[in-house]
Amino acid sequence: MRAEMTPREGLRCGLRERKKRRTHDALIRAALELCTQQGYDRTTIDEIAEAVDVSQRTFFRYFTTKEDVVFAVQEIVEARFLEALRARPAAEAPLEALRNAVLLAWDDLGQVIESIIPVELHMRTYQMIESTPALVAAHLRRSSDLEELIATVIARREGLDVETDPRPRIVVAAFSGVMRLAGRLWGEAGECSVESIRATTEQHLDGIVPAIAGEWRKTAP
Amino acid sequence: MRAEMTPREGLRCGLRERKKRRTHDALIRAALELCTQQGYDRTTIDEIAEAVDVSQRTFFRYFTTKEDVVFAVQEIVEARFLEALRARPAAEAPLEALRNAVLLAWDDLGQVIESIIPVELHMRTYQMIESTPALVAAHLRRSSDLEELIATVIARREGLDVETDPRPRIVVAAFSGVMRLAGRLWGEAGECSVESIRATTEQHLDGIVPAIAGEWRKTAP
DNA sequence: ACAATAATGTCAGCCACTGACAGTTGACAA
DNA sequence: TTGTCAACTGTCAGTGGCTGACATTATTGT
Repeated sequence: MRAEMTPREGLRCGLRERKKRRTHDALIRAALELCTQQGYDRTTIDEIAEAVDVSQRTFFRYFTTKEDVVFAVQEIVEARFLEALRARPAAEAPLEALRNAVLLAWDDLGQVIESIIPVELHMRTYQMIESTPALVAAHLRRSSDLEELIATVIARREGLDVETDPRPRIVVAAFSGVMRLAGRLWGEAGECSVESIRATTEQHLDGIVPAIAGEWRKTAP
Repeated sequence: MRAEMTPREGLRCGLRERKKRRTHDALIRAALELCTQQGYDRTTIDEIAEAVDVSQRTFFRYFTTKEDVVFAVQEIVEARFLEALRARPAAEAPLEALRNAVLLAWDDLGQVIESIIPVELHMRTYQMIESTPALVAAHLRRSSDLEELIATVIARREGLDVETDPRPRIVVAAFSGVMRLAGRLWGEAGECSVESIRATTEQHLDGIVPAIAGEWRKTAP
């Protein structure tokens, strides 16, 4: 069995593949439903496995850790964002390209998510992550890995080498930090819609340049 | 027993306090020594406890998790940095104050660390953290908590409210991301001295403004 | 229908971590 | 000095995440 199901490959092929994908998605749904309802720590793998009627061992053949299943959907979102970023015209400045890619990715994302779980469940998951220390840690580590990829893309756009020029990583670090901040504030606000997270994101991204420039007292917030 | 030993309080008082602090520090030393030598994952709590000749249960009365003991020294470093930041003159712009506080903190840090463990061991610990996924995650989460504190300090400097004005958090997010980047690159470089990490930090911090401004092709890196 | 192969279940076991209870040791007053 | 109280420690039993090994069942290509 190959656990890599990343590029939604399950479409073609035989019964075995379809069955595999079915339990895979069922595990995600069960896990998110249980965790968002009763809390991540108070949900055991045995419960999740039992809900899908497989053994605990089988769960661990699909997801290497308990955290993994929580981020399975995020993974798809991230892939979308990377695509959008690579498609940005070379004329845009790095930070500008990042900004536009995020906002575009948020737009037609609902479709993709809905094929696996209800969007509403995904939003609740996002909020659960931000309020669970263990998941915050995991989320940050994943973001950090993603940053590395983004930095490479940015470097290529500008014709630079990531290893020798620190600037691609620097913008990405700043960008990424702000993205996380926006996500966290959105989670705390309780407002659960896709529009609201888009708006919060946009607002914060547009605050980067003036905030860094440091002329805080000249202009109103 | 109170596990909070944060403000190095052990100086005064009786035998009991001294004994407590002795095993506390001994556990740190043993843990770091063992983990840096044979790897974090391949080191068990039982080994650490046995090296200090206490029970496993006692270990968990001093440190709530295995990760905690690894970051015990970092905690002191962070407290130092916060002090330095609060002492910065109000005339400095936010990012400028952050920059100067970090560089100052690095200077007279050796003294403080040495009272607990050899500085060289602390440096090796730093590198171990960056090369151990579980610890990277923990480190990121801790940094994220620290960011919140820093943002509050910055907001007070500028006479703003952290909850309504996103700008303090935005600079801090950018600053923090860059700090981590510098730390990671330093770890990968293999160079273990305090000077080299100070230099790397300085270089990257000074890169923030131009990188965000986006005029990459006008000036040489 | 029949191998070859892949997915699953079962079982035993490691390790981080916790609660409960009992034993030990330092602090402090009589 | 001694006895009492409180703090610290050890032991033990148990939970939950996670893994390796091996047997069992299910699909696939022939």
